Amino acid sequence: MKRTGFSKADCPVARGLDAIGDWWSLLIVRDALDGLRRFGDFQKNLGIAKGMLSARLQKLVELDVLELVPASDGSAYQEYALTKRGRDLFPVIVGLRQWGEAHLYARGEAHSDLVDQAGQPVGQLVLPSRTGRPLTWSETRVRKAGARKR
Amino acid sequence: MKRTGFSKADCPVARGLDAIGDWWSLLIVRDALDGLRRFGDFQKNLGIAKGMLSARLQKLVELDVLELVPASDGSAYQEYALTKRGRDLFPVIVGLRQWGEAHLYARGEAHSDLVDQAGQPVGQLVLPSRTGRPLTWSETRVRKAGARKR
DNA sequence: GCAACTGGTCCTATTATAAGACCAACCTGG
DNA sequence: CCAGGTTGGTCTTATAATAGGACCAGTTGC
Repeated sequence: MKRTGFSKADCPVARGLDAIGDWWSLLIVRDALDGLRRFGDFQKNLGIAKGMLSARLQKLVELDVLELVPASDGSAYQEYALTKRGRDLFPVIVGLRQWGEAHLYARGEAHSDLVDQAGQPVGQLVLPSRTGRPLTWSETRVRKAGARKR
Repeated sequence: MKRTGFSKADCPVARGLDAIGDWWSLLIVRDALDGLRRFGDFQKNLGIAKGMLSARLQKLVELDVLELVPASDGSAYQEYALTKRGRDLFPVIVGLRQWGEAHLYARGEAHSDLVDQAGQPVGQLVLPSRTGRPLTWSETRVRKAGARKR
């Protein structure tokens, strides 16, 4: 049967997953954020089947997460560049990275690290209230689409 | 062929997606963060096939994202409760939510909202440097697993 | 000019998902 | 205390997605 879709959902989480929640899209975006731009580079780095990659890249271009631009080396080929919409996925990737780091590695096991320009590891993602105070999960709730403030 | 796995990857993003990057897991966690705990509640709310849900819940329990606890209403049934590891997925869900809100809804289209205890919409996720200064994507880079500082 | 590289398309075997039939244990009203 | 509904699953079947590789046209390097 056809895979269930959420492109019309009231919940932005569901709609987001519908767009980029498949097996490969976020990994492609991760690689794009790391600077990869060419079809062959993605294919080599991910070990993905070329047909899959082709379909995913097309979908990401349709979604305006990536765009095709002339190759930066002057050749006749094209490159896949991140759009603003694609760059805006940065916090999602960082969130996944920090969760993975905290829970999916044995003590002392090596993994790649996100660092700033000085080479210093970055801090944890923070969700601020409107006034700037950091919020935890238990201090928030989801207000349904049509609901009135209370 | 068997779906490609990343459970041994050096990159925490890949390992994270391997764990909870399938079609349903993050939606189940989203619902759990919203307070859902019973099999039937997840099934009704997501419209997921029961077999899928059963398999996903089992996997999430194995991963220690959810745990089975006695039902809070005193019945002989059990409930699925979030563990710390599950609650730590909150920033990932929020990241997805904010990306979806910003890019996947037409102007004026209704969606659910994340608010604080006063009912105020929350702010955007912030990635601070070690010193507390907010960092953007272009101010960071990924240092590969074995690489020496530079 | 030609071999290798790039960026794909297409085909096949296998795996995952959706949908619903089925079932056992529990709970509820009379 | 037991009949019928609720809960929480399992199993089966069809359709869709994925992995892997053969194949191919245009581009590039030599």
